Amino acid sequence: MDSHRGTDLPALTDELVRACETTRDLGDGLSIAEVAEVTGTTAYTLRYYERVGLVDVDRDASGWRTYSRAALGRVVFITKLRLSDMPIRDIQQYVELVKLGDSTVPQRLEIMQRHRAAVQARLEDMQWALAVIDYKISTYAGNCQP
Amino acid sequence: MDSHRGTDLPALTDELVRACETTRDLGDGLSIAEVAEVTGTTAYTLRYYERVGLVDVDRDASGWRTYSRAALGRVVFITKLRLSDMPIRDIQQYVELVKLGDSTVPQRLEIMQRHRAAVQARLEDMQWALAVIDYKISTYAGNCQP
DNA sequence: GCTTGACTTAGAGCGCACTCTAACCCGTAG
DNA sequence: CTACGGGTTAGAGTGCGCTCTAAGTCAAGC
Repeated sequence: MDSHRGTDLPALTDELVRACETTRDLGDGLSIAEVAEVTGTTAYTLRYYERVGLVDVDRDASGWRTYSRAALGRVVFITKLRLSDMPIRDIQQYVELVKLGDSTVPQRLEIMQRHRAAVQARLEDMQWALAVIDYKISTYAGNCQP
Repeated sequence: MDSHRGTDLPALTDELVRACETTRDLGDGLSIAEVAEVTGTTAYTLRYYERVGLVDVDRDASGWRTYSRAALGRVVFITKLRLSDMPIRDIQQYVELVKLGDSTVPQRLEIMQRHRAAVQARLEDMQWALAVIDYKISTYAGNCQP
């Protein structure tokens, strides 16, 4: 995680691909601990995501989770959506649509566009807040009452 | 609220001042409903902020809250901090320092600078997430599996 | 053979920031 | 006079997203 700080934005494809191919060859899938490591989450959270239907994960012979390349990609994607505060509920909805096949592409697109707008609005709010904070930091160096 | 969307950033002083002088003359203070209206919060939330010590509010003869100019300014400030996800705990800490007088200016400054860094980091995360969302929207228009 | 440690499950608990309820009070309009 | 609309309080409840617990399973190392 966090390793991409300050990088240019459009290298995204690379990032996803790298995330999907990291950690050796992952021939027979990754363990939950490895996925937690790679994605910067915890095993608890990964189990939770699976429980609420955000990702399907296979089991090996003795019942342990093995994350396929696709599952890992999904988790990476989910973490990005969560990073932008997309509600679990909406991600669930999106994932359901994916399961229903290509005919749901328009709905998925709409969900993403709606979320994109929400993120943009949030970014603007935060920039405004940042201005207030900077104002507070500069003027009187935090000395004025409000 | 929201009325400032898309404005240039440095008009901030104006905004605070306007927020403090809006709604008639406010000679003898605003009611809780008026403050809720002006700040885009609810009366519930305002009472909560007072309860947890973020703002002191006077009462009139019959026990009703009357928000002074200073109290309103404080509320506006708090809402900006909350908008940037500053934890209530940290705001409490800041407010305590304000109560302790000018000698605490360095600590307050430090709190604000720490928060500023957090906001910046958050902004970067969100911009990254936005890139992922845009990637998803553009490539296959939401059609690819992950 | 036994211990260790990473996993499994179902389900409970937590922290945060509100958000609401219940019972009461007060001032004005009809 | 009484109903109403807006306040007041203490305290309980809600929604979200994890986060942890308890009890059990499995594979490898000593």
